[in-house]
Amino acid sequence: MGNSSTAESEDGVLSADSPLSNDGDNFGGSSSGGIVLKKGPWTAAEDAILVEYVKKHGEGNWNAVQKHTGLARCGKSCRLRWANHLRPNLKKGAFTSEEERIIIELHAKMGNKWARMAAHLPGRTDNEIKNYWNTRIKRRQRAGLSLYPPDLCLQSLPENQQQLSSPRIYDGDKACDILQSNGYWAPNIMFDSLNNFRYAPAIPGIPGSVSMGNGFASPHSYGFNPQTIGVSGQAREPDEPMSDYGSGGVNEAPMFSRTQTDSCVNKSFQSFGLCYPYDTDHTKKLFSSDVNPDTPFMSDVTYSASEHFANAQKSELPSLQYQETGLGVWDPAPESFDSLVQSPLPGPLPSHCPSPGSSGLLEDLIYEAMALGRSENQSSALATPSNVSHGEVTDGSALRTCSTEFKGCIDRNSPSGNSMGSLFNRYTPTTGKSLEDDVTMHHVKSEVFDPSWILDGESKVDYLRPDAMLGSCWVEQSGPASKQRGSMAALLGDTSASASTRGFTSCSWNNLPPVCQISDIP
DNA sequence: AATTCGAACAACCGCAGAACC
DNA sequence: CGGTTCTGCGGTTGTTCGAAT
Repeated sequence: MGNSSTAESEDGVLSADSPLSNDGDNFGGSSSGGIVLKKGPWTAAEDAILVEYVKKHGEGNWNAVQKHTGLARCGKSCRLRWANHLRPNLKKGAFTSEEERIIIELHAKMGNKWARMAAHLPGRTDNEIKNYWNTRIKRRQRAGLSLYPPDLCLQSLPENQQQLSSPRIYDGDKACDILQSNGYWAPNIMFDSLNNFRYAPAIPGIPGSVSMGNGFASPHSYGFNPQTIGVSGQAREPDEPMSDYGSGGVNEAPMFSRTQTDSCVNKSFQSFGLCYPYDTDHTKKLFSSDVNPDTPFMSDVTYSASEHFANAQKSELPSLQYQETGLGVWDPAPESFDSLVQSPLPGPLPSHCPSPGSSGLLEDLIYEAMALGRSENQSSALATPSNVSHGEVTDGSALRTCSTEFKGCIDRNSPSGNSMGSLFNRYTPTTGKSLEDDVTMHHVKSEVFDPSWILDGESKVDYLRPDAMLGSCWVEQSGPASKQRGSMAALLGDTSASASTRGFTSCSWNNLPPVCQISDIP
């Protein structure tokens, strides 16, 4: 198995003298022994041939198309052409607002399961949906907006979920599998090391608590309580009209963004359990067994976190937990869905640290780091970890515990741990207190930052720590590299770190130093 | 008017599971 | 039961077009 390309190139070959093998519109194509398969755009003639073939023989056996018709296309190409353009009942044209709404909801639940999503959108193809989504992501990333409407986010954390006992979803190396199955970059160095490593304890009551050993792919990562990510005065797509979802109130506090930063950052997020919330296996489970695939829409089905965790060992929750939520709940205005999604731009950054836009958690860290780098002196005045309680800016949420524990586990030795700690601080549920109200958080972050981590121009980043890994990834794969290099440098301590990060031309963790055994870490 | 940029779309590629032999 | 082929999926890349500069 797994050799379809070869199979197709061999089966789908066409003799060079075929009347269709060269119509002057050959975009290259593959050739083997004088047999040329055409690539590139399909012509009307080719379409007609394919349509005729399907009429006669039905769908399937696509490799036979070339054999029977002489069409200079491989079976895979035929299938794609048919599925995306030629099959009947295909809807053409722009997505309707209803379709957009469905797509967003589906994506919130399924992730990048385009084919499954397409099954819920009659006449639409997975490719269409994928393209739509990808362009939407790009647009929103540029605008620094989150992908999902606040309602989705808020509903994703039903109140009772806050009270759920923390699902300790630890499945050993499954964490790695989950990530990889998501198609996300999963640093071997991390998972190899962390298979037996509970980096942070599960936080009771905090689904998605960053438990490094088991929560890497936890969809509960949205447990980074959306409500607490205050957003006001946030960036908004210029072309977006205000919508009900952007009109203020609670809707002004959507989830934190995981859209602003690039995929690498997202992947880094995932590495922390701040991941994309969906799990492919999860969706498989949901739709293969729990949900009638013919169900018009899966939001008819209630997925509670407790149910999920009762049924799944892995952290397999849809990204956004609906409870008693149907389509009607999120009923946007007819305008594009884009207009419904709030920017996650966290509250005002320190004046000395202008943020070009919302960036989401990690990017916030970057700006934070920038700020720190610029105000090291100021920070140092407060920089004794002992005078900082990671939880003190919170109001008793479980995440405070998390922060505290994280501090205990990480901050001692890791500057990145500091960042992680501040991360926790920043996104610790503050029960309604938006971040703009939490300017003190910046102080906290500053306080825990310890420039002494840079020693003789060499970063003391502890590569044992997943958070320490973040930097190299951001630096080269995130947007404006130069800026983020500097940011990363600041995050890691100073320009020496920046220099060190410049060496990274890829995100491969293989470039990192060997990992020590950390399985004995309690 | 020319250039640049982004959005939308089309198609290809590699991988993996299913089906078949 | 193992190998091969087929099919489907998701990611990525390339092209085109229109708007903005």
